Amino acid sequence: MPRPRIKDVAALAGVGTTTVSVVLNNVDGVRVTAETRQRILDAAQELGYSSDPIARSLRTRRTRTIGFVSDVIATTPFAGRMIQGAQEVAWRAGYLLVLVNTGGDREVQEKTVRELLKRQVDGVLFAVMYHQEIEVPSALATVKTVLLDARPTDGALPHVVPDEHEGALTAVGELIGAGHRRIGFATESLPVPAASGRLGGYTRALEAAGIPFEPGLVAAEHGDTPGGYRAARRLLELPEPPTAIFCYNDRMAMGCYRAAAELGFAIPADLSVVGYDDQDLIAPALFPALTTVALPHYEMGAWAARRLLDLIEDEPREEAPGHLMPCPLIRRDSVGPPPR
Amino acid sequence: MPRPRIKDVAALAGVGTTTVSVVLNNVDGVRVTAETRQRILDAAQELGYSSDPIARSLRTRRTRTIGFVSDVIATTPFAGRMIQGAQEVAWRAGYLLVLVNTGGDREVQEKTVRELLKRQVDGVLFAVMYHQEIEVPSALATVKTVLLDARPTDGALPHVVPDEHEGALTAVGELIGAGHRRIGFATESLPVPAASGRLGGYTRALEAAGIPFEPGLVAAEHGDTPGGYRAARRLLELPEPPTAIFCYNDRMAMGCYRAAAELGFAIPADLSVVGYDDQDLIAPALFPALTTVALPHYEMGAWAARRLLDLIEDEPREEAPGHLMPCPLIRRDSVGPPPR
DNA sequence: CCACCATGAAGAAACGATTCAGTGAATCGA
DNA sequence: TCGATTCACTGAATCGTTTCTTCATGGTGG
Repeated sequence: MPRPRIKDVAALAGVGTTTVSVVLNNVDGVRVTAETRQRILDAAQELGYSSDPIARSLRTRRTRTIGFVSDVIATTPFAGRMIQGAQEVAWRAGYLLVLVNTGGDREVQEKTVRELLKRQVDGVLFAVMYHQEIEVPSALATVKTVLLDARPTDGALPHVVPDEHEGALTAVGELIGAGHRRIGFATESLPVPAASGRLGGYTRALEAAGIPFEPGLVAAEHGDTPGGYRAARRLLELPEPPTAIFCYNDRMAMGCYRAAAELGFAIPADLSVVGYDDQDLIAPALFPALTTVALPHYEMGAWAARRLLDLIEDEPREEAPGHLMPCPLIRRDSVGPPPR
Repeated sequence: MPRPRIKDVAALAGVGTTTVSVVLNNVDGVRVTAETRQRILDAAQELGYSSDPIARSLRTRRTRTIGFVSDVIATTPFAGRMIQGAQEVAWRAGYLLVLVNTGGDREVQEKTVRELLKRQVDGVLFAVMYHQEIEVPSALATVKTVLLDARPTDGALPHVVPDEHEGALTAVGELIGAGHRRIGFATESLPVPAASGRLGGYTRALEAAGIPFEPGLVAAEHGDTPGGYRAARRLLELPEPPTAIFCYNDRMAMGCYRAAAELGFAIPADLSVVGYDDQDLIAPALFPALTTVALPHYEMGAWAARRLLDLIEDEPREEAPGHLMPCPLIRRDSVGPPPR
């Protein structure tokens, strides 16, 4: 038995296809008697009818599909959460998420977006895998777009990024709250928004607590495990080492743990550590488990999808284009009061 | 200027739409003079014409779209690589990948697949996030399907899983090659295919080297960092501890590192360690960097997509439904000769 | 010289919805 | 009572392709 068509429903209900369409789509401004409406509903139910999305798309020029374009999906475990957040919101609204990754190449990006446009996606989520400022592909000009984990260099596309400043502020606040006054910052040396944002939060937290900022307590290295190791060593070998280190990310914190172990600092007895990212492969697995700030990728993905759907369905919702997503502190066991 | 239609091309070339369609789709069995063909090609080029995928789909009942259904996309960084592999192959063949995740709920899975079928996907990639044996949703019966990282309990659907046995064999072979004779195995206690496969490889490797299997050298715990810690402790506190430990995965290896450090075993001087998975957040970040066996997620995703496309496009390719993907050894710094 | 056949191309019918432009019948105001 | 609305609904056009069927043309064998 092939799937029923709208005409089958119409025939069974004894009406024209127009009326079936009108009833099933709840077209407003068109009246149908309650009795007819019910007959159609019953017929559709009985046949298990639902309209063919392709035929519908051909007519309406809308596909209930959104494109998720990302630069590199691979190397970061974050990607999955962002995609999942977007996908779940889309699915619940009856939209499908089509996934494409471009490898970050500009040329490929343009081509990709054009291809998606040919496929008539209703909107595009343009994601990068860590917080950056980007030039958006020009092909995106003609389609509803929301940027994920990125802010546009020009124009004012809706976008969502993590609130690095606020996250760093609470991280350092946590250390200050535990009694620390000498707090190091092992940061990323690349000039990325996350680094400057977190540095801003760090200095702001110190300032709020009346602690003078000491440039010597900021150690910039590559934002990976060896970088964290080197940064932490530099800080801990200072004549007067910090009693706590705020690390740019969990990987640097992992390196920091090693430096601390080598130099005989026990965590958290001699040294408190806070990370950033809440990588679930690292933060809970370190010993002691790492207190860190979570990067809300799932929430950002969900927020972006919701925003895009609102755009597509012409919800008004006038507000600032950019949204800062709060980064919650995840308390574990790497923070304690300063020694002595 | 709206996008050109096929009739615009036909008009410009001075032919009927039929001929345009025939030429542009390279329909065989239909002859068109070289001159006419060229005129059409030129016209299409000039207008920048490409056919509307939706209208085409309505007619042909094919969408050049494949569904990627997964249980949990979130928690594992593996997911991304598998998806990426599949996506890139699909994209290169002109197919789009639509992503849905079901959270593993059977009910939701069935519904999801039915929804995808309504959307006329040409095929489905059904993926789980770690090697398992699964009962496939019945709705998949009517669509071309390839299983990813899973083997079906019944039926003989095409599927691809990592070659756990072979991977463990080479891992343990590496240790034996370095001179070790007393090799512990810190394994996962859950009865998953990966655990039994890797145990099989472990025993096979010993056997091949003429080393008697000692049940006491196999320590089963949860397959996470604390589990690895406990397993390694048990092994290292044996009256005659092993000189090398093969760990079920990188997380267990991470726990193993801690146990070794606590008990005064230096890696690799006193103890060699090999992991499994090659998680890029862990393996290269440990100190010393972990020698491990890579789980070829990208390759599995790509293989599955390729296989599915062949199925869709009716390539014959008769072969065994299941494919074992080799797991290459990644040499780093955690293996050395046994002490003394 | 005619019937026949291959050739090259075109007209029109799908595909399955949505929606425009009507169409009888009922209702209404005057 | 009559023209004008309103009501409830419908036939047919439309979206942009692919593909089935038809058709004119000209060459060929008998």
